[in-house]
Amino acid sequence: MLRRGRPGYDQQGILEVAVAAFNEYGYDATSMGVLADRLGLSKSAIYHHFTSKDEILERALDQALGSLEGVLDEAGAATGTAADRLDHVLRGAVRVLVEQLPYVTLLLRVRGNTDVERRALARRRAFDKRVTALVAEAQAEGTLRSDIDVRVVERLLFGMINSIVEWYRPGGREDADRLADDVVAVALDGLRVPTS
Amino acid sequence: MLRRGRPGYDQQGILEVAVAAFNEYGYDATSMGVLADRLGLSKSAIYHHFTSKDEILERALDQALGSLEGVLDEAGAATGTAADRLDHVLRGAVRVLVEQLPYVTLLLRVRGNTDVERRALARRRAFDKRVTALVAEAQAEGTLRSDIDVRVVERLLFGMINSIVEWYRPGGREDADRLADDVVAVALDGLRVPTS
DNA sequence: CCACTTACCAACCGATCGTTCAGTTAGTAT
DNA sequence: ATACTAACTGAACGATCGGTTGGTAAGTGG
Repeated sequence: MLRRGRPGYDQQGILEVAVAAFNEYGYDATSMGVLADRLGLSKSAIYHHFTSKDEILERALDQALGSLEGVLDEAGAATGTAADRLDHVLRGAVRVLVEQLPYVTLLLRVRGNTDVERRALARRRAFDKRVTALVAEAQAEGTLRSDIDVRVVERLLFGMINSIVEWYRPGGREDADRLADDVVAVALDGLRVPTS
Repeated sequence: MLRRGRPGYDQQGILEVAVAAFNEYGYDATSMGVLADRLGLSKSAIYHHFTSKDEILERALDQALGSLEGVLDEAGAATGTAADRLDHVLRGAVRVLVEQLPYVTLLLRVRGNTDVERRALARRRAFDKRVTALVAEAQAEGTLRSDIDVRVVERLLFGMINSIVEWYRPGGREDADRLADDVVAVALDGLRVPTS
């Protein structure tokens, strides 16, 4: 598939640079001017690819949310015991978070100022709700302790998982699989050494 | 202690309103104009109490960091086994987070754009380092499992704790003590029901 | 009453913001 | 060549940003 016309950036190319800049300075603090500098373009060139700064954010958030929702739609999230399915979702979330690190990082910093941000937050809440239902199933099944509210459990679980964006950097000593193992180990078995 | 001069806001009063606005819109997206509106003041009146927008942020971050560091300086963080001291620090962090919710929320969203933000991040890293040392002690003592890197353990623990600012609201069904119990329960014993 | 202290306002400043517009450049297809 | 497509530029726009200046309002203490 050969590209026609003058070579240069396409939407995805600009998106990657923009998301990196948004994560570095924050969305609001990233001006179209410095974004243009990092792209090696003029400000107005960006508007050939996107109609507004807001639209860049929208595309980025859509990519992150689509990947997360994809985990819940995988076969492993629909077969087996509730414990098995929850295990799959937790590991899948860690995997997506590592693979799409900049996009998910951006998603997790959205506060809900604009319509785009509010829509993204609503989609994220829907995702959390589906996970919470899975936690409830695992409690009913008897594999997860029932003395903690399901919503608190889900939030602590994803608090732990989401915090990975704050420090994980590709190429570090921990790869994604090892990280997922650690998260599941802490979440399910805890840190304490049994004192038989 | 009677206040002299014309009654009105003092620094702390403005700080509380400012921090709430910063958390609602984000620091950069909160203009001095809308901040003045929420205070019922003119923009310039704010500059009677603070020399710059940056200084408001600095005071707020200082309050959050001071409270967190205070936990590590309490007696309970220096006496007993490493496990006991870690338990005290985890519960203390949850307590501070709930008591100083807006201030800690603001701290956790700082990205390091300005000098003020970078200094706050450095202080936060120093705090985390002291907690990591405590985790290492507990591992050496044999009370915490040693198959996960101490830094990963510390980050997952505080990932879970810090995420509380995203959803905890005072007056909800969970009070601070119950929340601390839940966090420690998940962290130490895990969610799994033993399948003897 | 007057001095003092603290709190506040209206008007304005230069800089920067996101965005627009009319044209230009660099490639492919026939 | 010519037509077409896509990528890009430079200058300018109204709006808004954080911050300044000079003066005023509203209390307390003597």
